[in-house]
Amino acid sequence: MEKVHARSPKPGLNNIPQADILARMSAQDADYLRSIAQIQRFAKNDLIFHAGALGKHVYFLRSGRIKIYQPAQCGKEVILWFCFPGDMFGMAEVAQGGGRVVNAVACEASEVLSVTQVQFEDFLRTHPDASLLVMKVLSCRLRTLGDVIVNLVNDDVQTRIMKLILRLSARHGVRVAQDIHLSIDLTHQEIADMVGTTRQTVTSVLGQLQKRGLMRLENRRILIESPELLDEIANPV
Amino acid sequence: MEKVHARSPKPGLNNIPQADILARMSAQDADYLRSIAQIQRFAKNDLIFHAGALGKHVYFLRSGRIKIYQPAQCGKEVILWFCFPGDMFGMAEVAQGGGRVVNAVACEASEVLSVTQVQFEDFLRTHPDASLLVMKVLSCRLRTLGDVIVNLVNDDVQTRIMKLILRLSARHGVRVAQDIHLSIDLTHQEIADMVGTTRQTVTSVLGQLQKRGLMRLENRRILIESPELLDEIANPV
DNA sequence: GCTTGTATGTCGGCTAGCGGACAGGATAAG
DNA sequence: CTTATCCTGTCCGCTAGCCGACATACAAGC
Repeated sequence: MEKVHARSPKPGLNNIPQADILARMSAQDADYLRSIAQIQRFAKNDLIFHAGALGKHVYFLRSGRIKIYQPAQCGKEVILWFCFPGDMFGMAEVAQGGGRVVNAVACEASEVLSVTQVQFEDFLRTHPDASLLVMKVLSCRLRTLGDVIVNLVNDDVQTRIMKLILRLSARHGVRVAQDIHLSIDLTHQEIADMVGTTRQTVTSVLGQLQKRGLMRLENRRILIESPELLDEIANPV
Repeated sequence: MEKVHARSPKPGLNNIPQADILARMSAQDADYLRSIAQIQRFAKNDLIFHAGALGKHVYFLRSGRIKIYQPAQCGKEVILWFCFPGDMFGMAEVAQGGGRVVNAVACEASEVLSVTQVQFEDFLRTHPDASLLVMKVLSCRLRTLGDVIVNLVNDDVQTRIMKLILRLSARHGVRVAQDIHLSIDLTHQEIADMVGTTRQTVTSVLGQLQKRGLMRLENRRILIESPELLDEIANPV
């Protein structure tokens, strides 16, 4: 025993959905949280917070999609993750103090609950279950980032892109007949910013994958044609 | 206000020491934790846990040094971080369930406190302050990993290595006259595994840095000769 | 309609850095 | 001391993928 899996089984497909923290919380806790929160609405491309700001709020996404990215020198940016309805964000810097290090922008019109640091700490202090849940979410994110790092270090661009697509499909794929349709539209630039490569390379790699019959592209939507095969190629035994 | 720092100030030098969680905990909490923990001793190169194992314990390092790394295909490995006395490790997978994804080995003879998952959850549930502290630690690690990712994506090998050294020196540097001495000895292979490059490249880059008078190497110890200059080169305005 | 902006596709030269090979050093074990 | 093991230093050919350039496609605004 022990030797069950030398590696975590199938890092691509089986990554547990990291969040929807509100849904996983007990109804009372969630209600209370909602009662102390303020609703904020953002239009597409609105900045919710940016690196260097103070960071006195924790956010919960009700609807829309949020991009969390870290700016780097000379205009480049690295996308760390996307938030989807139910996800919490802006937590790390609040807990730790010392200002935001990342930017958060709305990818589409979004509705957000915001809670002040003080209120949230208070809430956590008095709601141990919620507290443990938050730790789980943070842990899960740690894991994901760990995977991303391993991915960046070990794999060539093609593999990185395949694994990214698999990761995304685990949470945001919708089965349509044989295919899995990703419910997100991403520009090539965004993909590049996630896997650490350039726009041009993404374009060409996606082209190749399409030629090999692994996926199809329909105006910024990715349709995976043979998920199993893709998984196999990206995560060889 | 807001525009104080467009980026987090000096990512290299000012990274707050992430842990010594036991020290930051209230004396009573720490005592209680110690009372429910078991002491374990490990010799150099002993495996504490490995990817694929179940992961029913959280650990606190009393003395020694622990390397946390994620194995990847074909024998390569990626070092995610080192743990030093006071640090907690093995937390993420316990919180989240689903088995270990990383390996932990002792870099030197080490003494470790281990607490079972159940006991630790219980402890957290009943000690809100400790609970918040754990969140802080997790948040801090998230931040660090985010930085590492940005680093990997943006910088060339030379810069990655310089930033690594600066990161390490923030926590484990000892001022000696003009110099800062790193109190860790690392093999070139380990450095390579941390910044995602090869052993040979590390050797040559360290050689260059040494020639430029930025640092000196004395059998596996890194001595930074002009920290300010190094910082300036690694983190240009 | 035209214009402007933003995204995708394609080509090619250039180089950082990978990876194989091998020769010292250093350290630990017998 | 000898042997085995591990680490460091160095050289070099090869290629993934970066980067600049430019063409096309689609959408929004006026």
